[in-house]
Amino acid sequence: TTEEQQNQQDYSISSIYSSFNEVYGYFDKSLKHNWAGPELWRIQRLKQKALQDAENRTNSSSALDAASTNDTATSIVSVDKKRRKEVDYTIDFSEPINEESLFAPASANLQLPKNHWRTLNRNLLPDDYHIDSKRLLRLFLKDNALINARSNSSTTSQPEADVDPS
Amino acid sequence: MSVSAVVSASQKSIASHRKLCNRLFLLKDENDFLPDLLGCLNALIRIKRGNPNAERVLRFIITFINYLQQKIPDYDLAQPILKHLLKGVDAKDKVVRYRCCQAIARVTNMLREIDDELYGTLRSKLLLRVRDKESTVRVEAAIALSRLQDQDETDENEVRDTLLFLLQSDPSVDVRRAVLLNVEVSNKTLPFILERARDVDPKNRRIVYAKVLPKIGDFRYLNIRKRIRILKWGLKDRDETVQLAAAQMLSTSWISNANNNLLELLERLDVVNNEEIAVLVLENFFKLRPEIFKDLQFEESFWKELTAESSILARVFNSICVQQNLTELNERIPDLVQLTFFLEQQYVRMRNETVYEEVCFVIQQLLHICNNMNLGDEIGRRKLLGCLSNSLTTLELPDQIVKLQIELMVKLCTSELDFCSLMMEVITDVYEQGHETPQQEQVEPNKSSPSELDTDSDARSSLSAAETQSPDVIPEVPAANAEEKLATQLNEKDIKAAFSELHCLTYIQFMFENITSDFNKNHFLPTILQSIIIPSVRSHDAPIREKGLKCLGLSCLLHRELAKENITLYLHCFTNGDTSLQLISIHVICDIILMFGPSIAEDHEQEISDMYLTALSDLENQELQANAAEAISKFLMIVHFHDDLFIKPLIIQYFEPNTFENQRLRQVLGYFFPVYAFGSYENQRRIGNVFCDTLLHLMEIYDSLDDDDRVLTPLNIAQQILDWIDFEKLYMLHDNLKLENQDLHLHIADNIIDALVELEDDESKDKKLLISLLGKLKIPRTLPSQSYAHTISKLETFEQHGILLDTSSSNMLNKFAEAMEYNKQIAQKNEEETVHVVSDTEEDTSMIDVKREP
DNA sequence: CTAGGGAAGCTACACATC
DNA sequence: GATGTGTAGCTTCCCTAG
Repeated sequence: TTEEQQNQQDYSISSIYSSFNEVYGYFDKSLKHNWAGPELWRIQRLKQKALQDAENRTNSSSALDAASTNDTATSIVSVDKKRRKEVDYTIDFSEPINEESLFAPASANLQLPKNHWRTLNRNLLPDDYHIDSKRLLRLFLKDNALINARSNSSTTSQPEADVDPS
Repeated sequence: MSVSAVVSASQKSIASHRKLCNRLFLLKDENDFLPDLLGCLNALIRIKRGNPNAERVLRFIITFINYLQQKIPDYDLAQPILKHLLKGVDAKDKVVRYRCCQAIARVTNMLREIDDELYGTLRSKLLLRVRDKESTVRVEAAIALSRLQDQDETDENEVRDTLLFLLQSDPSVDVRRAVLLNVEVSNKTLPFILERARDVDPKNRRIVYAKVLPKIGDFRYLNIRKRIRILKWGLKDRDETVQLAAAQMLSTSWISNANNNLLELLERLDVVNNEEIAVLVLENFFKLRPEIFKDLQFEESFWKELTAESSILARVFNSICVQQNLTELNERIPDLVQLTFFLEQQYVRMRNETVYEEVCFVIQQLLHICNNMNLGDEIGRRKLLGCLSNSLTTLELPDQIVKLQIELMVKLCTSELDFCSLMMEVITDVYEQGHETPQQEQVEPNKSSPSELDTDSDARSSLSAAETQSPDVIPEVPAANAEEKLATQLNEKDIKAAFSELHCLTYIQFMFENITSDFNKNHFLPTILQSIIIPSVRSHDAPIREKGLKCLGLSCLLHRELAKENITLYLHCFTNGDTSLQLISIHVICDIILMFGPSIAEDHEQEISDMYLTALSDLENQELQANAAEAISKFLMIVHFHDDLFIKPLIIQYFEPNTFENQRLRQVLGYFFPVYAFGSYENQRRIGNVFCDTLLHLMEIYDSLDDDDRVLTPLNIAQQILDWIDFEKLYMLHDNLKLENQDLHLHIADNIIDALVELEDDESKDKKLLISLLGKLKIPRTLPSQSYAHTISKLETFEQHGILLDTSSSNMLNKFAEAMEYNKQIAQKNEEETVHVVSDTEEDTSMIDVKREP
């Protein structure tokens, strides 16, 4: 049986990666606020900033370019902002206002239509089962044993699951 | 200065308001004073939301009304203004409605008296306005309506009930928040308020802890169940700010209502029945009040008079010390020898039945502490080990304690073999206690005491025993209330034996959970298997059989051959057993495959996958379904057992409205899918392969639904799945792998076009949806030109089919075709250039946006 | 000095209007 | 049913309060 175990392919996701904990730590973190099932799922858009950073890192040769364009960009933006900030909020109280039109009754229905009042579970979250990587990497029968997803370089003849020392 | 000039001046700053109040006061007796002021209001109520000047003017007017009331109590300005504003609450312009409601809310606050007629109009108009189609209007109307609350706690109170309705049902978080902050707290409203601690919006949840609950004052107005629930929700919330708010409420308001005494606070939380929450409470409390943590002292007398509260306090103190490496503070906890002594005292105390539950709780806390202690001291270790094994032999302990004790014993023993030998002794003793009979010869052969067995028997022999457990010898499943049957049918002696067997099996279960030895190298294991586990699997008593099957499963995890042999047994249990047996089968087979890899299942692949698929789609049995989903998730994540078979049904169950109530299933899968998909590009492709097929299936389900169940639209579902197979979201440790799966969405486009051809003319909704998806796909510009060409040729053959489309759909289709054509040309150009230039990094990661391309 | 709240800008979607 | 309008929800940026 030892030989068979040795020959067992390592199917674990982590075989692609060097660090197992890092991967699942990442998923635990990134899925922390998206746990309540498909109805309440929000698709997370990749942040434009992160994408740009990544691009800058890959194009290290054009780092200088990027820096200078960034500088000019920010200054332009700030000037723009200042200009736009001068929005005039002044209210004119001198002119009389025609009450007819001001209080003109609505032609259409002003009430929110009935089907909009239908809620999903009274706008409450479901019970939280706190699913995380530990939960899915655990054996059903041995809740203190994490499935030991080793990299395929391992030469030990131990089974895939191992009692977690913690 | 005219009225309008004064009001106009008030918009610039709040600082001037006092002076302007005086100015306006001087004008109060002029003929046109009121009309002028109302004219100003008219100007004000046209100003849209978010204008800071408007906020200042309104504030000024309120200040002035207040000022006037102080100076001349008889001068009633509030009511005329109110009357005027009421003209605008039904206006066509939503800004007018919004401002009027806002102003009404503020003015109503100032009202000293109001004539009945005006009140009636106000009330009925607001009751309508809180159902306005604009959420901004509803917010202000709700605030205004909350000013009309009275102390009336009768069953029928329209104002209160309307507010509570909004609190639960308004689709806008802001409206719910406004009500939450303004509804009067009373016996009638409290349950509705507490419920908001689980509002979908984290801010609303936080407000419950930070703003509303402190209003109640003493937490003892809540019964214990409510206290626990609110703490559990708050302290376990996914949002840190909510957790913090709950912890702050606990460590400021609640503790002061318990005389600033932690133990008193714990007494009010029924810790014996709420251990998990009590631990959380203490951990969070100490996080915010570290000074109290540092000052904790445990005198000699403390340990001699342990209570539920004091023991859990010590346990959490200890665990925090260990977690944070506070070795010095941890010295306040006695050493192992002393702890053993205190533990023994508790075992003695246990005989007093009136305190049994509390003592059990105290023992658990002591065991937790021992488990955290440095076990280096040889004398202490031996003493504790003796104490633990002795109590296991002589006492009937609850399962949680047994579990903790056995876990501790593993750590205390120098080797796993020592541990097994010790457990063997304990189990033998317990077994014999249950099978003592005046005439020993009456003991059935297969129930012989383990001590009499040949302890040298190896795994082979137990295996042969297991082999005899072919499905046909498994007794048929008895009626559900097996325990009752058991009690009536068996005589007292048998009952005693049965209970001791259960007792032993419990020990074996926890023992096996904690060992990893190779079955053949630890001679205790085959002995236990053959003498206790296997007979119990054959038992006619359901509880014994179940426990036996669990223990057999645990044995399988230690022995590959044994596992392989017994897969059929568990398959049989699934087909013929009740839910609890089915669950055991789901668990055991899953663990076996995870442990030894899919190859172990090669003789029964079909039956095993059938079993999991049957369980997964069993809408009548939520627990089974959830466990199957969890097991399959583990298969796909860890060992890739039949991914292509399971992935589609798994997606369908995830989105299927009928599993909405099965939150465990949904949350397991909600975690699983992103991890699976983003975990590797091969997984993403697997999902991609079934995308269209699955989506069409889900669209069919959607069409068959009642309106009430149509929460998730096909578009929404499609977007979620497409998100899983977004190559940019692949988790990559190395950036150079970022190039994987860039063409995945293009393949999806191909599949979508293929699917379009298959659709009938009467499925125009579906066609429309699929085409709209084409525009949402993430297709890079940098793919080889043949890829685009392939898609284009598919589009062309589709057009040849001459399928009827509405204009918007065909527009979208054209746009998509143009974009692909454009991409193809660019790619071709680049490919020609690449012959000369080696690389062009500039456009490597740029995406096309179908809408913007020419 | 940092985090949290608020405003601005953007996008996707729903609704209304013709 | 095509079209424009409006709103919700998101990100990003900025300010301010602790």
